[in-house]
Amino acid sequence: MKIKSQKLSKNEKVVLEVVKKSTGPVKAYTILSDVKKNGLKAPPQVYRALDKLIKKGKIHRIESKNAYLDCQNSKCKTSSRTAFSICQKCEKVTEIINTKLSKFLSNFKGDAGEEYQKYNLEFYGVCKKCKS
Amino acid sequence: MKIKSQKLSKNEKVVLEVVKKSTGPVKAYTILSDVKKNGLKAPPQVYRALDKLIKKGKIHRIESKNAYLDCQNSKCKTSSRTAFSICQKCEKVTEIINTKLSKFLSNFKGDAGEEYQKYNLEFYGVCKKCKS
DNA sequence: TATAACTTGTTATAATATAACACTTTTATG
DNA sequence: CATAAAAGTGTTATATTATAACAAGTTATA
Repeated sequence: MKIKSQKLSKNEKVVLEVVKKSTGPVKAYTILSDVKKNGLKAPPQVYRALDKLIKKGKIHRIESKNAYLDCQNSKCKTSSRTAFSICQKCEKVTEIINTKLSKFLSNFKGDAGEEYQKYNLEFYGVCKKCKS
Repeated sequence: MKIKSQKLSKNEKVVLEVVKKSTGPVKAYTILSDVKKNGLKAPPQVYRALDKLIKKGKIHRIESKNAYLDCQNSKCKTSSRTAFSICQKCEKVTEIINTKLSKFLSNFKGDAGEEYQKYNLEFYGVCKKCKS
């Protein structure tokens, strides 16, 4: 299986920078207003870059928030198996990197033995900071 | 902890019927065009009903599809812990009801011991039918 | 019955995302 | 190297998904 090039295009780099420097998940249109100073002007430019960055494992999409988050897992080469914790108070999102969890889910099979190549898990709770 | 009434309002019943009779996840605007014959006219009427039905555990939202699915778990009294399998070919979505999985995820704690009250898991693969 | 809580109807608009097409740049390969 | 294929870009317009805001009707119940 050929490994897809991780090289980033100009727009991908620009968009990735914005996602990286953010402290939490960012919305596509927030990114758009931010990258206007880099010459990008229209939604498709941002959405294309986001899609590619996800495929290249650089960022993740938080489905329940329509927002995008820098991948915090240095070993993350793919966007196919993801888990997040989301604070219901402060909205902070953290990528969960836990071997036991990822092993369990990667090995999970349906009742008829179906295997899954991909999963996305979103946990909701109250983070330590908000609890105290 | 008081248990919330599961009684459904008129609009909730109408919307639930549409979701129930569908063979897969349905989109909000698909529901809207369907319920127009019942007198409902505008998106908020549908979205309100959907929100309530989710809270009452009658339906689930498939986040990665912006679509709504009848709850197939007779014992499901809440929408707080959900798992689905999604076929990448035919788009079929099935609710996963698996004790081992739900126990594992319900008991899962973060590295610092954080507990989560709620989760949503979406598995992607190719269903039996599409494989053969 | 008064009143609070919930439900509905309605208009308008916000927020998220993609289609389609013309053009340029990069990459692969004969 | 030439050149064709593939990938990336810019742009306009539009589709899709969802909520705000407000007025009015209904139901539960103190």
